[in-house]
Amino acid sequence: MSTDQLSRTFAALADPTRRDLVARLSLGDATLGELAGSYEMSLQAVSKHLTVLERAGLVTRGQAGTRRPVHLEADLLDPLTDWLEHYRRQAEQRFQRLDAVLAELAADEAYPGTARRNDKEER
Amino acid sequence: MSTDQLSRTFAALADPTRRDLVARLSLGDATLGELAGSYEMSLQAVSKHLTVLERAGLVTRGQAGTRRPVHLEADLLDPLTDWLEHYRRQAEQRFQRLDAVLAELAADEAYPGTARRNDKEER
DNA sequence: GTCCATCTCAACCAAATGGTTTAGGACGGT
DNA sequence: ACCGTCCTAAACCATTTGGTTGAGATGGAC
Repeated sequence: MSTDQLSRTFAALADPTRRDLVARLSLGDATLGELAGSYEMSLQAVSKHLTVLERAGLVTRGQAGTRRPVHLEADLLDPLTDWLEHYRRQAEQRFQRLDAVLAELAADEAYPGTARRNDKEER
Repeated sequence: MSTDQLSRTFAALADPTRRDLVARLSLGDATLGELAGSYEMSLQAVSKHLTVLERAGLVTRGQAGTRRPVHLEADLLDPLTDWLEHYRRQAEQRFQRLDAVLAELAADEAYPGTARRNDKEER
C-alpha cells in the first residue's frame, strides 16, 4: 500500500465492498450495524473495511452514545480525479501532437521511399 | 483484487511505482529497459508492475524485434473518473439538500431552545 | 555461426490483505 | 443493577503482493 496518501486512497477503492460502502454513504451517514446487514461477511469484516476507508481519509466515524455514525468525506475523492484527469489529458495532447505530425508527413508526399521506422520518442 | 475490472484498475494505480510508470508513458511509449533504468528495483520487478497495469488494461505491449514498446491506453482511466465523479456529486447533492433543510430550520426560529448539537460540517 | 541485448519465466521469500472466531468494553433502557 | 445492543480488539489463517535471484528464449549485429 506504500503509505502515501494517493496510494492509500486508490487502494481503498480497489475493493467492491469498499466501493459499495462509499456508494451507500454518498446517500447519507449510516451506522456500522446498518451497513453490515447488506453483506455476506461478518460485521467485524465490514468494520475492517471501514477502517481502511478511514485511514485513507475517505470516511470519519462519529460518536453518538454507543452508535458510531459513519460519514463520507467526499472531497477526498478530488485528488484522485485530478490525478486521473492530468494523465489522461497528457496522453490525449501527446496523441494530438502525434496526429499533427502524421498529418504533416502525409502532406510531404513528395519523397516516397524514406524508411521511417520507429520514431517512438518525442517527449 | 477481486477480479472485476474497476477493482483491477484502482488496484493498479494504488502503487507509486505504477503511477510513475503511467506518468512516464503518458509522455510517449517506452521499452522496458528504458523504463526500468529509473527505478531502484530490478528490471524484472518493473516488468511485473507493467504486467499489473496490463491486466488492468491500462497498458499494452507491442512487438518490435526483441524490443517490447509499452503503450498507455489512457482511455481506460475514464471509468475511474466517472465512478469518482458520480459519488462525489451524489454526496454533494445530498449535502445541498441537507443545507436546504438546515436553512429551513433556521428560518423557523419560532421556538428557540432546540438543541442543535453537532452541525460539524459546513464546507 | 557466435555474441550481446532485451525481455520472460519460475522459484522463492517477507509482508500485507481480507476474511474468520472469540472475547470484551461501553451505553441505553427497563 | 442488570441485560441487550453496538461496536472494538486480538489472535489466527489463507491468499495476494511486491520484491529478489537465476535461468532461459528470442532476435539483431557482426
